[in-house]
Amino acid sequence: MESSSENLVKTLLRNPSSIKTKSQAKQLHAQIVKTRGSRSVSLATIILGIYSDLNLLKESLEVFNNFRYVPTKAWKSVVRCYSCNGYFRDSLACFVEMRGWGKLPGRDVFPSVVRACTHLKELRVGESVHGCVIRFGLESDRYTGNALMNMYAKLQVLSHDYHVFDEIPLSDRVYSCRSSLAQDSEIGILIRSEKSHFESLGGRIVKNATGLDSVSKIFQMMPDKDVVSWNTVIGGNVQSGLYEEALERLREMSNAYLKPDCFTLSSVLPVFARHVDVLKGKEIHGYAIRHGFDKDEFIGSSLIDMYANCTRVEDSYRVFNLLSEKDDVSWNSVIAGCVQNGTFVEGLGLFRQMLAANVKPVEVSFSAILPACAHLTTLHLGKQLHAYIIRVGFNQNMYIASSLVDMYAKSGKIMTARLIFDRMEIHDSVSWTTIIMGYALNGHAREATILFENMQHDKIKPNAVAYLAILTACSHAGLVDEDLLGRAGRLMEAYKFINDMPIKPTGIIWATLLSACRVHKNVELAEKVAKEMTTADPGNMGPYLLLSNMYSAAGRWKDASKLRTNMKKKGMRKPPACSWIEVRNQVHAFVSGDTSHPYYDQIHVVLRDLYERLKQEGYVPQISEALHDVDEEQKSDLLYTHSERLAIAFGIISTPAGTTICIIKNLRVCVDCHTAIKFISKIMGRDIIVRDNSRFHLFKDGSCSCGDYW
DNA sequence: CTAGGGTTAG
Repeated sequence: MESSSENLVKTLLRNPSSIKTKSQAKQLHAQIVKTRGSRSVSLATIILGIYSDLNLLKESLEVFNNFRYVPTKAWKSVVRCYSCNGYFRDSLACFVEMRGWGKLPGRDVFPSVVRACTHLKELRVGESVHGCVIRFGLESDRYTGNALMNMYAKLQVLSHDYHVFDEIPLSDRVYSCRSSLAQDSEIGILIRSEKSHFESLGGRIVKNATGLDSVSKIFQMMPDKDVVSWNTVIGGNVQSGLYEEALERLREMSNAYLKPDCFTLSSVLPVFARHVDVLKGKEIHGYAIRHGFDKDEFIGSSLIDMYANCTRVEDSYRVFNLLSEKDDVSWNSVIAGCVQNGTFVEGLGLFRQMLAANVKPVEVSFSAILPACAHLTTLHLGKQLHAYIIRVGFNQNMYIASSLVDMYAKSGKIMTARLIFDRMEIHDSVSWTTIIMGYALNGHAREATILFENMQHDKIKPNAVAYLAILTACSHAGLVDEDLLGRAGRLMEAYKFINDMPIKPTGIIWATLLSACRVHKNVELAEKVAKEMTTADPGNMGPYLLLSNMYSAAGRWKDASKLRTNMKKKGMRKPPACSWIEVRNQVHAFVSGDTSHPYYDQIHVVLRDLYERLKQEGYVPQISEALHDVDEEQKSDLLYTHSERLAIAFGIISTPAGTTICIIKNLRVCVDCHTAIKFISKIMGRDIIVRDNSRFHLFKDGSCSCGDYW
């Protein structure tokens, strides 16, 4: 008995890779300790190697800590094991200590060390390790080369600011870097000792590096590139936004008779998502199916994202449903896809399903779903999410904080939005723009202007969206002078401002000025701006609709109808007006003229009753803006059935007296409804919030927060 | 040694 188990031990020790499980490894270890004690360094080294190959960190360290004299192979095992378990800092520290003992590193340890540098974003240390690789003549080792390419692809993209230091000599840059690791004295020594080799042999990679130079240099010098090498280069190109280069590498890869695998496909799919090229994306999808890759979670989420980006939400949904294993990324992809395509309710439903499926939401989950709450103004839900975000400590995440600022601003809680903004540790272009737009939507032009200045003091150059935000603020403001001439003057100022902007004005920016022209009834400028807008953004019917409304308002029926005919010729159709209201967590939607709601009869009674009381209060229907040149009776009928009135009437009968009624409308609220709602707020003693597609209106006691500018 | 998902926009 004794001898047969002895034979087995001997066989296993000769062939350690035959051990596949933790319990096998522990059994062998126990057997050795039992029969030969724990004194043998070579046996302990073998055992450590086995533990390390199985990624068993605790067991590896137990063996490692019992050495009085640590052999090279044991050092390497521990460095690898730390790295594989995500303890990158320990892995590097161990590597440095090993070098300090004069142990020689090899191809079996460099990939782990380089990987550790990559994860720690320690480019400087990584470069020193690269120097070490060159010193030991291992630059042609495939695994090491792949790891190095990956490191440069990831870290050099992150550090575009490096060229800022170009005029400083390389040596100073290495010593003065802010890296906490480089300040660690032992790793500092490593850097100093390896730097000279790096410079004399490897060349001045940092200094001359632009983008992926170092990566292609290593790639070209690699004698035997494998699929991983190609995948790394392709992935690096995609992450740097060099899409054409990535596709070119993909072609070269096939020419080299290497078949794209799961990694290749999930790396290139984002290219077609960005290009909105669903045909190419489908080709990849087909290839994935033919090679049995379509069950892969990575490819799945890339496909979901690609289809969603190409506005094919049903297709991304289908891919999602066919996935047998759905991880958090698959869920986040499909949720984000819904939200980005405006199907907010579906997005919320999927978010709930994700929680029900016991998939833990991560940061991305929240930044994906919060815009849905913002657009639907479901503040009660948004607040729940916010509470969770605070509990798990996600509130300093840039994406999440900006989404929260936007959600509160869009829900009319501009003070809360500001509080969150002020508590952010750093601000980027998006968070600045979000808070400026928040003030703009809430009608606080002055604060928006101040923040626009502050943003620039914060060294953030305004982009098109920021300009749009500040123009929105100005166009929504009651800041304009009261006399008509003054108004016209300010509009011309805005026109000049847009033309003088350092960036090319986008369609949306022109649209903002156009809506200001409408507020101030400046038809001449509106015609000019509408023309600019149709060139900047053809296919957008916004300018046609606005201009046509302005013609109608000015009684220029012929011009209005000519424009309408033109639109029809171009195949443009106005989306139906729709308003909705949330009552007891349920959304009730009303389309203009809609009679299908189960409570329509009561709604109609309320509307008729309201109409009478409004008239007594002095309300006169303002029909000048009605779109068509129809007779007066028809016009007032149209106004009577506008979707926002249906929603408000429903709000009145389904919520307790005195509570705020909150309505959302997909189009701009019309002048007559605006007047009527002012009266309704007074008569009914209700605050009424209407968020139209342009801004917020808080109706209170007969007046509106927008000061009648919108 | 290599891969996927997120914030602002009439």
